[in-house]
This record gives sequence, C-alpha cells and structure tokens, in this order.
Amino acid sequence: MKIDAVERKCHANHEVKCSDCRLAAICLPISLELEDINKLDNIIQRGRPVHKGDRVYHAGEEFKSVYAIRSGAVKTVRNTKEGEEQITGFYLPGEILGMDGLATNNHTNAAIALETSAICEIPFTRLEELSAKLPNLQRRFFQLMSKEITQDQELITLLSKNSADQRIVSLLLSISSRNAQRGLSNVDFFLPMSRSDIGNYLGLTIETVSRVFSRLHKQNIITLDKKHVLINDMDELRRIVTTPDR
Amino acid sequence: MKIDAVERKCHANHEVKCSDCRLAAICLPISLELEDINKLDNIIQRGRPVHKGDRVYHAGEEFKSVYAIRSGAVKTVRNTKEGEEQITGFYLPGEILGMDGLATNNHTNAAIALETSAICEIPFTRLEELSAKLPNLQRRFFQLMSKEITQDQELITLLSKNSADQRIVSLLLSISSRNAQRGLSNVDFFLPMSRSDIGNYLGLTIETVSRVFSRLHKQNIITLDKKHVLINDMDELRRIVTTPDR
DNA sequence: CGGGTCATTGAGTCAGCTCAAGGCTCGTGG
DNA sequence: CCACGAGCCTTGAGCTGACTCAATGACCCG
Repeated sequence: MKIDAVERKCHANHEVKCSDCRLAAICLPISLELEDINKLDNIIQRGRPVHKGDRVYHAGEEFKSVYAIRSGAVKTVRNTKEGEEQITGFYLPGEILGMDGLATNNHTNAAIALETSAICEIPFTRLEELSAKLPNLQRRFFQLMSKEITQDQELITLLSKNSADQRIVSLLLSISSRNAQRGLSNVDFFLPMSRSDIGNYLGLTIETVSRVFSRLHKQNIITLDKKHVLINDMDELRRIVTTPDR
Repeated sequence: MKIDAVERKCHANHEVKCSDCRLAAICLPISLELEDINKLDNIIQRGRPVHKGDRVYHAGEEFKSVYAIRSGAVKTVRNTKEGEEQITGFYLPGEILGMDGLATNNHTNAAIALETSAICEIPFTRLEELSAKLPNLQRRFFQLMSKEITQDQELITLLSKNSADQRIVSLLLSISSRNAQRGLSNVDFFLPMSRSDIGNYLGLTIETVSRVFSRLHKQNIITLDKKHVLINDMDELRRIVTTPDR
C-alpha cells in the first residue's frame, strides 16, 4: 500500500538525530556547535508519523512544546469569532510551528497535517532552560519568532493590498523558494494543500483560486495538473507580484 | 504653546523608573520581582520625546533595540513590493514594538509617531544577557513576541474574512479594551490615527472608512466628532463583529 | 459501479473601489 | 482680523473584481 510505504519511510528516518538530519542547516540548530546540537537533540521527542487530517495540537490545548517538521506538511488554523476557520500558515520540512501558544499558555491555533508527516516535538520548558545556558540557541529562538512575525506581516500586506492573482502567485513563489532552500526544485513541485485551503489562507473563494490557476495555465506561465505545479515563466510570476494593481 | 506644554509634561515624566511607572503592570516588567525590575530599569534608555511624524526607527535600519511606549502612540509601517506602504500595527502606552528586526538583524518596518510620544529604548543585547539570567524575563519576552504573532494572526483573519464594517468595529473595540487595560475609559477616547491610517491598516479606502463611521454615527451606535469617539452601544458593536456576514 | 469529495466553469450580483465635488479646520500672511 | 491655501474628511455616482449560486466534470475508494 502506498500509505504503508510512506510510513515505513518516515519510520526509517524516525530516530535521526539533529546532527544527522539533512534539515539541520535550516532548522532550529542553525548556528549551534556540534556539542550544543547534541544537547538540543537530547530534549527532542520524535513521535510516530501523523497522517493527513491528524492534529499535531488542538486549539485551546495547553502549550507545552513547539514542533519541527521533518517531512510532510502542516497547516495552522485559527477559529474566527463567527465560528469559521482561518488558515494562518503552511509549514514545510525544517520549519518550526507552535509559537502561538506562548502568549497565553494555550495554543490559539490548531495544527493539522496536510499529508503523512514526521514531526519533532520540542518540550518548551526544556528548550527555555537550555536557551538560558546557550546564548546562540536563545538568539536563534528569538529569531524564529521574529521570522514568524515578519511572515505574518507579509501576509497582512498581501491580503490588504493585492489582487487575487498577486496573492496566488505570491504563494506559489513562497513555496518555490522554500523548496529551493531545502535543496528541491523551485520550478517543479507538488502543492500539499487543497484549493480550498489556498482560498481560505489567501482570503479568496475556491472558485476564484480555480479561475486564477486556469488563467495562469492558459497563458502558459505555469503548467498545472491537479497539485503538480511546473513554473514555466518565473520572470512573469515575479512581474505579476511587483506590478501595481493598475 | 500647546506642543511645548505636552513636551514639558513628557519631560517631567522623563526619568520615571520602571518601578515607579504606572504602566509597569502591563509593560515588560510584568512578573518580575522588584529587584529584577531595577536591573531591567538600569539598561533602559529614556530619550527625548518624539514628535508627530518622527521615526523611532527606520525600515532597513540595523536592529539594536526594542521600544516601549510610555505616552503617545506609534504606527509601524512596512513597504510593499509595489512601493506602497502597509501599516502593520498601532502601539499605545505600555506596548512594546520593534521585534520585527530580530529575524534578519534589520528592521523590516519603520515606526512613526502618530503624536508627541515618550519612548523607552531597550538595547537588545543587554536585554538578551539579562534574559539569560532572569528566567521570568526570558519567558516574558517570549510571551510578548508570541502576543505579537497572535495579534498579527487576528488581523490576518480580519482582513481575510470580515466586511468593512466588521474591520472598523474590531479596531474600535481593540482600542477600547486597550484603553481599559491602562485604566482609561473604554467608551470615550480619541483615535490617535487619521482616517487614511485606519484605511491603510484595515485594507480599505479612506472613503469606505468615512462612510462606515458616518453610518455608525447615524445609527447612534457611536458618536464621532473628528477623532473623538463615544461608544453609545457596546453590545451592538460586539454583535456586529460576531455576526456572520450574511 | 455508485457515492463522495474536490475542482472547474459559467452567469449574474454586489461590496467596496474609483473618480469627482465640496466642506471643515487650522496656520500663515497681508 | 480676515482671506487664502493645504490637508483632511465627507458625500455622491457609477464601475468592477471577486463573490454567490448553479451545473458539471474528474477522481478515489469501497
């Protein structure tokens, strides 16, 4: 079975230490010495793989840990005052999530796997203790939270100022560059999320997302087959996001 | 002169220590012992008041400090890819800004005074050193960054899911409750920002902001005279932000 | 092969935009 | 002390990008 194969693969990786993880260069351990990486490694818990739709943590759940993605993809979701859902982020391998829970000691978001994923759990009190001893780690963690802030502000700008086309192209370019960072292709990749997730995240309806994708495909800027994206004209995509609306 | 009077008032407060500051209960020192507050106090620099339009820091400027507002009000502004401006936050007394600069070591936002304001500057390397020694301070600062994240995500949700009316009412309620926290009236206050700032922040045109304010006034839910707001029907405002669009 | 989920496409509507015309307020200079 | 200009805000009229509603297509899984 396909799923079993994926699971087995994840399981094979399951006990990889930070020092051996191919994502170490973009994940939490950046700028740590080998010795310090091992200290960090000792506090990290590596759970069983989560499957599509499983929650890494729930909204309202007590904040105990932050999480690093080793493989797969996760979305974070907030509940609105009206009882709808708002996706606040997509997280790919090497990225850290869960920092929303720190302010109130409860997670304001839920985190839901978009596909079978391997997750490293990092108990926060231990991370805090270790941070106080390792200035580089403290700095690194401050930086990660700051990065989360600047990314959220980028999304605010996108939602506030940009057209449907620009929002969708921005998301494509974001995924493309994050793939490149992980050593994958920046022009040929699979979207881990549904059209409906994309629409929710970008403040658009599913129909609008579909129409924009169709148009970009017809104009031969991208080739799209379900979730498989080929970027044919990167310059044109960049032009779209940097050109004022009218 | 009016401005001189304000300056003098700020100047009078100018050297107030954290331990004597009436905002200590909501500002950075929360949860610190008196002794530790004094340690924090020692690293804080209190500059001259800034005037309306002055920048506390510039976009691209090297990140050296975070800032606490003692009096007045400040907006933070990002440049978009198209060269426009996006306001990412409004900061009132007791609130901390500048955490956006940590990720890349340069501020991505500029911070601009909306009125004459007194600002406490907190050099970050010293704060970092002190955090490593005072677990409560480290935790407190992590929490402040996390709060910034959850607030940005609230704005994302607002922009993505809510109507013009709901966005504007949300801002009014936010300012109202932040005023209450500082011991001021939650139904009678002055908006520190212009209509154009409000529109920019909420992803609306200035005309729409004006029309919504006029409508709320005509319906007698609020009374509005320039920047002076009186909330007449708090329940109705709450109803507006929690009622699904249609 | 049937039912469910997800995606696409078309047709018509509407919230918020653009464009345009004034109004109010405050500071400056005659 | 008033006239004038600049900046900010309000209001009206008409337009449009993205929405809603609706129908259909494609795929997956049992």
